[in-house]
Amino acid sequence: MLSFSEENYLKAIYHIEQLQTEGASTNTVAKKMQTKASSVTDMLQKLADKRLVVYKKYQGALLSAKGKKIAASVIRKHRLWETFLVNKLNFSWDEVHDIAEQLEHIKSEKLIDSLDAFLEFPRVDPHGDPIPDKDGNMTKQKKVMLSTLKENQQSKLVTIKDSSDNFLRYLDKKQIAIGNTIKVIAIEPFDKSIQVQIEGREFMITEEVAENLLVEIPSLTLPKVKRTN
Amino acid sequence: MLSFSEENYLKAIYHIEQLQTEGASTNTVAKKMQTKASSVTDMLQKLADKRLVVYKKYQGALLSAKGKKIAASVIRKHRLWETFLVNKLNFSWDEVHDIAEQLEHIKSEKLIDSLDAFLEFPRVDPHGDPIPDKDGNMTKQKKVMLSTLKENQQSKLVTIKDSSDNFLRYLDKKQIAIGNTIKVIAIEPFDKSIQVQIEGREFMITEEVAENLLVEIPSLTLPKVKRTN
DNA sequence: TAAAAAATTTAGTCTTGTCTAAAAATATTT
DNA sequence: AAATATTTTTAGACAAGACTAAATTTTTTA
Repeated sequence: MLSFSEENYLKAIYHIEQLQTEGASTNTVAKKMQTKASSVTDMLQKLADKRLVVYKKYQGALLSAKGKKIAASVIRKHRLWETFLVNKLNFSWDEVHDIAEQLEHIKSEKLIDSLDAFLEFPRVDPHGDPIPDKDGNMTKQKKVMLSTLKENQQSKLVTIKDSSDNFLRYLDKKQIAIGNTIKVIAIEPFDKSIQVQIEGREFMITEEVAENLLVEIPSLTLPKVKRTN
Repeated sequence: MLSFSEENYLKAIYHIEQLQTEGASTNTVAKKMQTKASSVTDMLQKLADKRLVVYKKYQGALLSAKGKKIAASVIRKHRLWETFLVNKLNFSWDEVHDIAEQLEHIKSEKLIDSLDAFLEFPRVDPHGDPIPDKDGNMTKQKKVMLSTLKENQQSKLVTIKDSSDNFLRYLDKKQIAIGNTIKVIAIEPFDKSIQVQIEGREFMITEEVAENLLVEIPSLTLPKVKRTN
């Protein structure tokens, strides 16, 4: 039986591996866990003893198959609980993270599978992130930052990168939601701000916002546009 | 913010106070918490420092108003989660205790109040125990052991004392449920076993079982019975 | 009411997970 | 490649919460 802390480290390493394919360095983990490098070293050693990560001094850690499975199950629980809070208890998506951080450590397979069924087997959570199945598999969606799209390309918003309360509230205010179709109308070369059309409404977003909106990879062919010259 | 352990101690003391009106002795708490007396002493000292209990060396502890409120809120959470598990996720009543022991420590007032509303403000949990309201008040039902009833008396099963899996499964097997009307048909003087009629079915239960079934205090007057001599 | 028994507390130790400061290894720069 | 900077590890300490063994207080018994 793992402690909350061990589970949190595994989850952090999992997320880091997703971002960069390589192993997670001590410092990267420390930043993610908001702790000190020396504490991370201790924990990596312990997780290595338990065969949950492969750890080599001065070279960071990689999840073992066992570690990956546990990390995925923690993420599964986190995302199912978030879905519960939003869909059943009417929480808004910026309120659920901290509570799910606690709920993800509740130990009961039966509980989480019952919850899954109760929610009718959702495949993504309220933020658009995929929910791993019982075996830890999840449909790893291909996605790109909205800021990489060219003018006239459009795609569907699948996830957000930053999930701070501030950003989530910004999205609510602008009525931007997971699943919305977003079209890039024009890109201002000076500051890279983007004129977008979202569900019919047209307005401007900054480059920073565009870098935190992840959309489906759009079809490679641009829609043909009549040239006027 | 209290630790899980501190919350568990407060809850244990609360339950002990309910049973015996006096303060909780070190040993009683140790037994309830399945720990050693010396550990209890340490914790009582700590809780006293935080003004959650009134503690005098060698004389046990009593909950302060603040301590009582926290204990009641933990019990509220426990019982609401049990209700959720049984009513929404279709757990049986013997499966919910251990999971609720974990869930009761989740910190979020909004969560628990939303859950309360989602469950439509239940007043008792699946074991028949009253659920404290937001302010920690609960309708303290008056109840007695079934074994204290006389022949021909009848009453309604409101709670059980022992809530071990074994006992709960026994009750399921015998189809005894909270709310059932139970009538004492006859008491065997030799072993104090009791012939009962429960929801129309008549059978025998041991004294031990009768001591763990708590029923409403029956009306004081016995139903009149025709004398045959 | 003195002696024995039981309950409680104290003292010292252990584990988990954290920290700071210093040492060691790796990476970067000149 | 040597010097410097950065990263990582080690060593030692601390707090929480538990434990054992010994000491102390309270309660019971004779």
